[in-house]
Amino acid sequence: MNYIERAIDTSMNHICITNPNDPGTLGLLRENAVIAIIGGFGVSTKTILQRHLSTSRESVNKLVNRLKKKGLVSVHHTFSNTDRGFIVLTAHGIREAEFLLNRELYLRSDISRVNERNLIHDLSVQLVVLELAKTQKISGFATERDISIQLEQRGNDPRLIDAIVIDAVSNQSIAVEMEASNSKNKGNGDIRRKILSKYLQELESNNGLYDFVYMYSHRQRFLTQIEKAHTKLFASQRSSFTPEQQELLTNRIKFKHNFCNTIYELMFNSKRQLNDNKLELARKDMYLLQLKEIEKLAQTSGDRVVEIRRDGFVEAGKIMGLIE
DNA sequence: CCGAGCGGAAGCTAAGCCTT
DNA sequence: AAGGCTTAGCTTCCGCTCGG
Repeated sequence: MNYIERAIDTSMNHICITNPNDPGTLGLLRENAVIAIIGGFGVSTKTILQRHLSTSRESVNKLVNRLKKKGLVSVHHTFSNTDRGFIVLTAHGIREAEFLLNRELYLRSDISRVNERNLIHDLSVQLVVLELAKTQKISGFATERDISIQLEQRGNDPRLIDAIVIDAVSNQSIAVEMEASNSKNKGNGDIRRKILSKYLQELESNNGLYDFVYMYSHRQRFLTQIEKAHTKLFASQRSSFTPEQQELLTNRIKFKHNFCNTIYELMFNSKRQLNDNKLELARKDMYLLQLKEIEKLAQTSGDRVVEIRRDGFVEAGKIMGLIE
């Protein structure tokens, strides 16, 4: 069993927790989940942990402080994310994580390896993977860290993708790609062509790293741009892809539009309030009340204009995270 | 006893506003 | 433009209840 397989095999350990009635047990499960998450990804933030554990900001603050007191994690200040800080494991925490995940992690407690320029990108990937894990869509995952460890620390290995997840139903491997900027869509599409060739190599291979590629972004238009770039590359007279290859790529690359807003809200929206203001809940109640009214109106009147207004209202609620 | 969850109080900081 | 003042928002602390 190679390192990636080992990672996939053990990745879900302690990540998804039940909700026991016993607060003591719950606290312990949460602590272990946090250590396992940071162990797997190398770094995390309160926003991510809060969302994953479905808890309040205060609870997550207490949780992190408790771990800090126990000497398992350390929190560092940064300007490059909405939490204005990130969490890593201490040497003690790394040992604990290796015990929980039952594999060697090759982590270091100093923060020189945390690249702040990539922080939001890496955290966005983490958000996606944990969301998939939490909703039971996947049975295991390997992070970019895990993959680069197996590929002998070659940070720029062309096979490097942001994460690999295993579909819980089909058992197939899926590459997760996070597009945090549209810089790769500029120019003549040469960068996109190289990326497509990279995917193709794995998709065509019998023992490739993955069978599918899921594209994520915080901006819907970035995904649309990539789709357009692909179409253009395929349509080009001197297209370097055969029709079969084009079909394979089109079928195997999926654009995950519906997660854009979540990533944006949690990772990029600096205006987002971090506290657990009850106003938020009151706002949600107000929203749901209005939604009920407008839905009733749309149903009774059958007016197309009211229907459009209702759809817009629903969409706005999704963006604000008030409804699913 | 422990820790979650809740509300309230207080400290701190960044941002905005006003005055000079 | 500089400096001071106010305010909003985030965090921490405290005390409380509740459940195993």
